[in-house]
Formats: sequence, C-alpha cells, structure tokens
Amino acid sequence: MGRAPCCDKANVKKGPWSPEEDAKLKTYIEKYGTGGNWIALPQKIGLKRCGKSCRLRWLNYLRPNIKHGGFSEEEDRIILSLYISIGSRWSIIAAQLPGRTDNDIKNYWNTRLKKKLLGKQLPNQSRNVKQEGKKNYTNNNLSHVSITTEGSSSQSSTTSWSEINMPLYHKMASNQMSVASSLIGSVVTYPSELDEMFNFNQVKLEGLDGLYGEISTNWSNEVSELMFPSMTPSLQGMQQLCGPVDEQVHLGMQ
DNA sequence: AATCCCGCCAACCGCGTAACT
DNA sequence: CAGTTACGCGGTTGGCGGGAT
Repeated sequence: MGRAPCCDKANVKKGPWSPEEDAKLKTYIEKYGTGGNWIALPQKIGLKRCGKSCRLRWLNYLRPNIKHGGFSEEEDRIILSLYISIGSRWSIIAAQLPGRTDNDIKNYWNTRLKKKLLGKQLPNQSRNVKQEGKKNYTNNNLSHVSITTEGSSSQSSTTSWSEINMPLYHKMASNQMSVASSLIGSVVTYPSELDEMFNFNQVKLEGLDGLYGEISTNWSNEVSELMFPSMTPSLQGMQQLCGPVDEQVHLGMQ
C-alpha cells in the first residue's frame, strides 16, 4: 500500500509548459485566484496537468514580480548567512529575498554559490558534524535537538542546538541583514565543509521573527565560537567571495 | 563537423504535516 | 480522535544548450 497518487497519472501531461498552458493558468489565477484548491484547478481551466504541477508553475514562474537569475552580491550574502544559520530551508530563505523563489535559490545554491565556496577550500581543516535525533524536535521545543561535532582528532563534544542557534535567530529577528555580514566573516573561512557542518541546521521554523528571548549583545562572537570553538575566524574567504567585509561586526542593536 | 561532457534550471517525486471530515 | 485529503517543502532528475575535444 503506497501513498495514493494526487492525480490520474495516465491522463496528466508532464514536462515543460507550453506558452498556451502558461497563459491559461496565469489568466485564470489572476482573474479568479486559486480557489484554495490546486487539485481542482487544472480541471476548471481545462489543463491536463497535475494540480501540484500548476502550483509549482505559478509559484516559480508565472507569479507576478518573479526575478530570475542575476543574483546580486547582497543576495549572495543573505543566502549564505541564512544557509549557515538555518540550513536548506529554502522557503524561509526565499521569504527574505523578495521576488525570489525557493526553487531558484535552491538551484542557485547547488549550482553556483556552493561551488564558489568549495573553490576556496582551505586545506587540513576538515571537521565532521553529525546531527543526532534530527527529527526529535518541535517548533516550540528546539532545545531538544543536540548535535555532535567530531574533529579530526579523537575528541568530540556535544552542544545543544539552542546554545548555538538561539542567539542567531533572535538576532535575525531584530536585524536580519546585519546577521549576514556578521556571520559571513566568521564562518565562510571553512567552505569545503559547509554541507557537512550545516547538516545540523534542519530545525523547522515558522518564521524568523520573535523566536527567542533576551541575548547578549556580543552574540555574533558567541555564535561563531560555539560553532567552531577550535577555529580562529578569518575574513579572507568571504572577502574573496563577496567583497570587503568589515572586520568589526556592526549591528543595529549595538 | 561531430561527439562528448558538463552546468544550469525547470519540473517531478515523495514525504511531512496541516486542515478537514 | 482517527482517517483522509491536499498543500508545501526539499531532494532529485532529466533535458537543453554551450563549451571542449
């Protein structure tokens, strides 16, 4: 017994959308909206498409004010900092970049941004981070998640998720963009390990606002030290990637 | 000129979960 | 409260185009 298909696969067209299909979908949604039911939408319009496919097409391509390609350095910075802090939560990252879709950002990250970072790999600084109990969390109880870091030596340590990320989220809520530049300087020095390092950041968020309570104003240093306690932060990697980054972290709250 | 290779990106798939009955 | 349905998300795939050989 598998999951029931969302539509009749045999009678559904797949593959690239034609201009006619685009026009039908766009015209209808602009006129009547989605009606809150994507599954029924293609039948109403007379499209032989799956509702999920219609939804995706609308969200990623037909929706007004969608931007494609041409990511700015500022956008790079934002994507990078959010990836560092929350992992591959593309929809949340996209929400911080008006006109960008999660799919676009995901593609951009996987095909370009990640490679930019990998290309600047520093030798002999490997570090593995494993997430344990990845799914052992709820939106309101993030502190239950813990991560284990394993250095190249035999030593290992366990740090609670909230210890690492609570200051970060709080700061993002109050000053999202400052987070980008402040984090970048301390983390991007170790690009080759990003994927492994960031595996622990899989906690689902409802948004970036108002998540946590009071924190120290020295939060950025705390975060970087918690994440990489044995490493000395350097700005070099980020400056190569995104241009000059202030050595001193300037935050709106300070 | 032909073929191969690789990067990019649109689209699909399957899962988790919210909403509904 | 349990079962069902639909939505939203992230991972993955496949086709296309352009550069390299």
